[in-house]
Amino acid sequence: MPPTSIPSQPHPATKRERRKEARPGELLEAALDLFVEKGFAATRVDEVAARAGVSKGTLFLYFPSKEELFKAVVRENIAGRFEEWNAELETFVGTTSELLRYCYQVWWERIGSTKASGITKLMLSEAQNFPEIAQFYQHEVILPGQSLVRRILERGIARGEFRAINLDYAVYVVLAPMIFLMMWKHSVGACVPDAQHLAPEAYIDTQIDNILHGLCVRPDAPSSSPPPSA
Amino acid sequence: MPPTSIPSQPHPATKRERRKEARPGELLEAALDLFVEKGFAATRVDEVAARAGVSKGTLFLYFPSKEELFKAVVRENIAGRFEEWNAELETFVGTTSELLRYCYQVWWERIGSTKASGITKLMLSEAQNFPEIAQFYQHEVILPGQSLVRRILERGIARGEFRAINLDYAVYVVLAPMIFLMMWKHSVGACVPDAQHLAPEAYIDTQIDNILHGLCVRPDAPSSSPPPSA
Amino acid sequence: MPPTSIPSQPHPATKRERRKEARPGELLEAALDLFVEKGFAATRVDEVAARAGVSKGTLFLYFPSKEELFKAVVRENIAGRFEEWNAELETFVGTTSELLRYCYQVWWERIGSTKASGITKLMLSEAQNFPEIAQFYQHEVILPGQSLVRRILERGIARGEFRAINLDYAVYVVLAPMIFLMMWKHSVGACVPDAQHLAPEAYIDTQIDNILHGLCVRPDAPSSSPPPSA
Amino acid sequence: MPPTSIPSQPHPATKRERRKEARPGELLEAALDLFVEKGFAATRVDEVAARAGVSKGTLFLYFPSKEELFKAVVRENIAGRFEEWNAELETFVGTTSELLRYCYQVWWERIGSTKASGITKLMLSEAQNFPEIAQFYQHEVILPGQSLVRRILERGIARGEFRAINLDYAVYVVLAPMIFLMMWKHSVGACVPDAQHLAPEAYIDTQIDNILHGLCVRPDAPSSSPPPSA
DNA sequence: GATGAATGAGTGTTCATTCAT
DNA sequence: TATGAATGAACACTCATTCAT
Repeated sequence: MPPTSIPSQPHPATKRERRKEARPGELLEAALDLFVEKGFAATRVDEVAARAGVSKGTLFLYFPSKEELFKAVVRENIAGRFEEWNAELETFVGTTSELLRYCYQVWWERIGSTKASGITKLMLSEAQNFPEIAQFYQHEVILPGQSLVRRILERGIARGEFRAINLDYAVYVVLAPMIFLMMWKHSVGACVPDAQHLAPEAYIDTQIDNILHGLCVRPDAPSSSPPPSA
Repeated sequence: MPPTSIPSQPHPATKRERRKEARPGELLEAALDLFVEKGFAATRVDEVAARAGVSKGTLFLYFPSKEELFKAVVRENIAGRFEEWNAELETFVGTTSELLRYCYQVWWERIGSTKASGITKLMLSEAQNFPEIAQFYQHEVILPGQSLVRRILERGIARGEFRAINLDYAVYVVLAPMIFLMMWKHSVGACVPDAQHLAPEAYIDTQIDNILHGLCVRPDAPSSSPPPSA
Repeated sequence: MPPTSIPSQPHPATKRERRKEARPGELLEAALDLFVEKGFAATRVDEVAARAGVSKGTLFLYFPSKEELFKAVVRENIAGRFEEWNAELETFVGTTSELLRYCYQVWWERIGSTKASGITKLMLSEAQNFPEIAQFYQHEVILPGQSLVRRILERGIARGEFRAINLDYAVYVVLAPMIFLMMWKHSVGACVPDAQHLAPEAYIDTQIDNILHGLCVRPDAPSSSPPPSA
Repeated sequence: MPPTSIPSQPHPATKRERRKEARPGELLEAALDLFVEKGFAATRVDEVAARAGVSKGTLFLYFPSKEELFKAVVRENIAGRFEEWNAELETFVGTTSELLRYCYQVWWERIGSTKASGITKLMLSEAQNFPEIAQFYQHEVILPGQSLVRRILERGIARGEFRAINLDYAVYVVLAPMIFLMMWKHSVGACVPDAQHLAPEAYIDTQIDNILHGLCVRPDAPSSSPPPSA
């Protein structure tokens, strides 16, 4: 074991100190669960505190209000993964179809299947009541996400793989199915027991296949872009 | 009395009686607006009553509780148009691509662009807190909707127009973009001012084009369904 | 009985209506008692409501916050009696000494001995925590009061009854003993049981005598104003 | 060691020990400031601790509760200077008018103009909520103060300088203006910016002049004590 | 001794719901 | 039937006090 690889812990931290450092994280996690499950208004701060194993007073030691707790939850869980993804995108070798499939898969692994997906549900559900934070979300998540997708599509078009389409709307072709899936998972999908539960992997496969190839057997003529040939 | 000035009133009724009969409807309309705009919790019953032009007490004359009001709002606004639509579907003459396009357009006119679209937003946002009514929604809207879409796809496949795909998931290819649009309109789209506002018609056009034809220029081989020929 | 002397009560008021109209007054009275007795912070709104015979919620129907209740209490109880007093002052016939005695007596009857005196105690005790309302008090009570006293002193000087002294400070000669009395009554005087209770009438008599004549047997030479004659 | 640079420290003590010994005093000083400024309820113990440069926990090491801290503040700051003053009184040479003037001046220097004046404001404001300590104040300050004033007045009467008046009330003639001044300074005077600020020296001069000589030009007949002559 | 993280009882305020009129 | 005054349970938030370190 290399001697320096583990960051020396100057103060090994007493039990109390360790707890203190862990508190905000524990609270944010508890809050994420409950906000996603019940919405902002129906979540009681006592409940968040209890789930984090502390008293109500302690919660307010770390977050000055329920609203700030909410904001912190959103901020915490959308930490810019975009830089990393953009890098992956630049270095990807292969067809753009493969790249898009890869992105869907990676997204599902890192976001869609994790609690982070609940944030999107939360955001869309509560945006009206938190315009300030909706704007934050727009800048930190939506725009970077659209931008990333747009570059993928541009790559496909540039390489002659994809049709030349209006990218302002095409990004939603890629994003809408994922966003829908997150909403669905955390709403109807989570509370209607007899709903034949959507298997996410199959859902994603079907979506990506169709995004790439469409429903038509012989898709010779997308209505809005007439066939190039004579 | 001018002969045409008064819209024919089947039961002429006094103003008071007319109002009385109209009360629940006015309340439901006011409640729909407010629930969609602010969500269940953030909507005050006083506000609903005020917007309907009655007192708070009167509201409780017609609806025993805020929850029941909510349920009534959802029930009232998801009234099955499916019978009518199913009929249209049966009698449609033309390609299934055309049918699908037609459905999107009709849906946008009758649902997507109307207040009814708010109901879907409401439902997805609040489902967890109203499992009973989420189930109702599932039975009254989701399943009939899926069924309708499924029959369209079956028609397309049967006629050799569409690829043979797993219909359990393919229905979401058609539905997800519409549902996403409704969510979007009533959340981020309604409160982030500088968001380049999604033009719904262009959005829908792009989606339907891609549903039908996909992104790929030469979509000879959808990955999951190998080409049938030898 | 003259037919018109009693203002016709158009709506004789149901029991409920009568209560409604009486509510703010009952609440203000209860609040005055408790604020004077315990101070602003130590007074619980439930207690105010209970003493007024209503629930806590009802209190907030009439006053939007505890602070506004406090402000209303102060405003309510210092309603401008100054106009009336100023009028009395103008028409008074007699020496200014008599006028001053009369004022003290009237003040004691109408303010000093009533609950209104508690307001002054309240104001002086809480001024720091309510600068806004302290300013209001300054304008509505202190300045008019000083002005009234000043005119009395001017009258005395003009008629040759009083020494010519700096009125900016002389007003406090007249006011301080009354203000002190109100403070005393509502603090030490109200809670130290064995304090030989200050008899207000005797206190006032002593003060006014001394204000007029001073302690000295032969007050020939107030230090700051040398005797005028040779 | 330079002979004069270090203030003689009876027990030289280390810095820590000195601080330790000084703690309660620093806390009491901080508490005095804050209690006077904001009243008992509006003063936060954290703030007191912070101003004293210690943690909240440390405060509770020295004072078992906020109430006890309050009591200690009052007790500490009303330490009887009466013995010293009584001595001065006994040995004073001069007229009693001069003595009274001297007392006012000394009082202003030692009490009125210092933070100690805040204690009186505090006491009068909070007496009702602290009857126990109000009683203490009565015994330690009020009664000795009255007694001291009474002896001055007795001296004046005995020497034929002052009118023979009921001393039980006459003491207030002397005390009320000073007590008023302390209240005023720490309430309205401290928070109403545009109040023409009472200059204490002029105020005191005016009061003492009037206490001694009264307002009347020819004060031949104080109403309650008929002229001695025939 | 000193700290400051943790507590939880207590408070002001809200709002769905009731009911006398 | 309609009202709106009244309610009180419920909630977010505060802050004096405790106690492990």
